[in-house]
Amino acid sequence: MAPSPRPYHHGDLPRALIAAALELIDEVGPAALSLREVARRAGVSHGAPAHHFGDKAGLLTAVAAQGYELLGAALADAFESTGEFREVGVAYVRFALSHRAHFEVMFRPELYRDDDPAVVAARVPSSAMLYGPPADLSGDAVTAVNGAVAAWSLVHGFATLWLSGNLERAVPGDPEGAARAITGFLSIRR
Amino acid sequence: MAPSPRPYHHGDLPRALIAAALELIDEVGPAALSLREVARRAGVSHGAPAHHFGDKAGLLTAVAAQGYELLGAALADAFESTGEFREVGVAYVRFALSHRAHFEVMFRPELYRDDDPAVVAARVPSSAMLYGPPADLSGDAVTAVNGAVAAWSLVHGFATLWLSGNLERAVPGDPEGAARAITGFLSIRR
DNA sequence: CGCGATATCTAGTCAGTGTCAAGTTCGGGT
DNA sequence: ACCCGAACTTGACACTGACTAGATATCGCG
Repeated sequence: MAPSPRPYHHGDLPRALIAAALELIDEVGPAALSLREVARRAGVSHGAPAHHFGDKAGLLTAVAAQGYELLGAALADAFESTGEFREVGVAYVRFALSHRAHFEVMFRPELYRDDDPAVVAARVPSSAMLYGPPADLSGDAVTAVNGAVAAWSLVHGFATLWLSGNLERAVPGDPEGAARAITGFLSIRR
Repeated sequence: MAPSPRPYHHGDLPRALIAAALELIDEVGPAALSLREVARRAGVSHGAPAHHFGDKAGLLTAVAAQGYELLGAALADAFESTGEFREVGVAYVRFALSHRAHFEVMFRPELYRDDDPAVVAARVPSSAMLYGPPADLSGDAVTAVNGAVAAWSLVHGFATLWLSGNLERAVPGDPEGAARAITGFLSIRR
């Protein structure tokens, strides 16, 4: 699994390019990402990224797919280790804040190809974690899906508001604790 | 009110530029907005926008400020005409969907100058509508602010998830009704 | 061991963009 | 009537994403 020091021609470039892209997105946001700057940081020529990803949207598509995989794993881990749906929501917020670059790309579908097979497949596990548990808590199907959407909306809104700097005044201190407190206002069961 | 065919030198350009920008953002998103295309649509030279707004961030700053004004008015109107905090949340979603361009700019602070005096001032009324009513419903201050953050997160998350195309499968039909249903899962009072 | 095929990457080019500096045109106040 | 300044134009520069042709290194295969 450990890649050799220089597995190929110059190294395994796709991974290096994604890493550089994530770093750059953390600095300037996903919209201002520059393929040429990514190439520069990876130490390759400006045309190299196009070979692996086709175009800018292709690179961001890879980032989004990776993000969905990581999110699905994080949510599943939270549910399995605590057994509480509430902690899935907290894990969602934790993921958004700790993987900001992934998260911001994932929810800007105009920046990548959200119908790419890799993305569609990577989305499945996280979807299951968001919609599955409420179905066990609630009786009828419509309440379950509405409850799931409410819970998703709550944590997604909290995460995006935090990332856009809108909550720092109202919620000082650590965001994870605040997120856990916020989820207390939801009444899914019933 | 109706402006003459060519009221001034060329018309009242700032307004025309903002209108063209909103139209373009609706088509390609706020990140892919091009100042030159905006100028083209307004029928002026490519350098004209810079004269009025300084740079691209300046134009988006004006859009954001206008957006906060409209949002504040919409929320206040909803509260005054119904007396229910819940309808403020529904109005928030309605604003996001009907003023998509404004909304998307407002919550991407990296695209404009969010510390601009005009923006800061325009934010006041909407902030009051988001934080005010819960303070009347709840006893202590910390519960009030947490409840406000929860309510804001819920409707903000719903709106952004809808705009990014993540709810069309789970919530078919009209989003406003769905938003009203979603707010039913919140228990602010108590 | 060698050689061709192919993936990988480089380098050059083109249209389009944001921003800046310098011009040009027009309006209103004195 | 004049002229100062605001509104806009024009041209330039560096940068970007995308495309192309070409160079180079790695691997398959004898």
